[in-house]
Amino acid sequence: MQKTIQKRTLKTRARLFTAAEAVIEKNGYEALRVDEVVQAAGVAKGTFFAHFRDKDELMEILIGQKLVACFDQVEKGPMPKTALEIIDALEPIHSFMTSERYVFDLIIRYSGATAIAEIGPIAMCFERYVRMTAVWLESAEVRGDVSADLLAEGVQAFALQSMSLKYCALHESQSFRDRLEVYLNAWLNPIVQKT
Amino acid sequence: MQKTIQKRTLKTRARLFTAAEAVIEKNGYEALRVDEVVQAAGVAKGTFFAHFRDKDELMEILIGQKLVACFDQVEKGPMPKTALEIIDALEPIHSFMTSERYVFDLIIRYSGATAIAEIGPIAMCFERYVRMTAVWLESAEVRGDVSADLLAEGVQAFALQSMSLKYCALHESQSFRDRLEVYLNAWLNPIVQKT
DNA sequence: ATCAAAAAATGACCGCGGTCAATAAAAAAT
DNA sequence: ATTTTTTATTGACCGCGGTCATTTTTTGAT
Repeated sequence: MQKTIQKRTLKTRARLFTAAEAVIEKNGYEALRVDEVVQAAGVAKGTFFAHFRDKDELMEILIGQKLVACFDQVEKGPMPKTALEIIDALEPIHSFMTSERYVFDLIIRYSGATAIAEIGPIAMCFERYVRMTAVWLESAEVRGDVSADLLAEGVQAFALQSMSLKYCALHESQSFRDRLEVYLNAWLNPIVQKT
Repeated sequence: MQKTIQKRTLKTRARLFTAAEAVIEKNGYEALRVDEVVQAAGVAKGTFFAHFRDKDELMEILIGQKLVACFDQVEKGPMPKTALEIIDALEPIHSFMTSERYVFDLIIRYSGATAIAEIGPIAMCFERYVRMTAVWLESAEVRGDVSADLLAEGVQAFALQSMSLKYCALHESQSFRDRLEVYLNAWLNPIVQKT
């Protein structure tokens, strides 16, 4: 069973990516139309779907790339030690995730791997989010009664909750940052009187 | 500015609902097609969109109805006192929310009110989730350093996180219930040594 | 009862994502 | 160099959600 990939294929694929990025640059993610991309790339519509399962797959790749860049940037910075520092450290990631409603929805939808075989780029970022945060929490000034991994998953849960509420008119009085700060203080530094 | 609603309107609307429910009963939510509904209801396609902004609006209403029924059932039961009892009490709600991938995605997408003016049925359920849980937590055996409202929002965040992971192949080893139990124990009953 | 105005229903039509049998181009076999 | 086989590309076509000018029905005024 051979499967030689022609170099023509790579060229076509590259042109599709370039075209898609240009289209997004102009009008954002939501407004992207497959027809516009293939026209800009100078290929037929069918070719698009020979390279990507569906429009979402292209989107997942492109958004995943940007997300990875955000993570790289965040990991270059210094290790945060407190809840507030963690929030600030994660800011570039959260900022991109909520840059467009369409982007946020797509990220949520693809945050889980459908099959173990194929973990998509966004699902990988969600894994990375927890791993990275867990490392921070390992040596941060936080509660020690539960594992850093568990704490990290909680941080993710609260960050997602805060981002969701950002799109909710009922809660727009409080800013994303303030809300997440309240959550994380309560999650990472509970003050409990022993009974 | 008058706007008399004819009783014909209500009849048509009712027929659309009945037809939609029948269609869903047969093949589930995801497979519903507007064409199938209007045919079953014996009306033209345009009529559908005179009654509902789009297909999602109908779905939101139907799924919202079911959700409300779940809440009513849950509120009939006894007040849970512990993390575990809370998980069990909420089970009917979580169960319906994850009954179909399509249903879960739609619920997430409409969990926030787009505009304050029109709070959709699902957004109302999300409010109700927190209100109800907060009342429970008011008199439950849980930490007292933060408000019951905040604790309730956390419960919601962790429940959503657990549900999301249910659809993630990378985390399917742990069951929804076990995962949520770990989260809620850490959230509601932290054990911290005073420094 | 008659007629004008408001409300509701209609269905041909459009946009856009996605398919697939036919065709072209490249690689391998001769 | 020629044929065969594999791989890529094409574009007409389809499904389905959603629109809108036109028609039908209802209502309220005379």
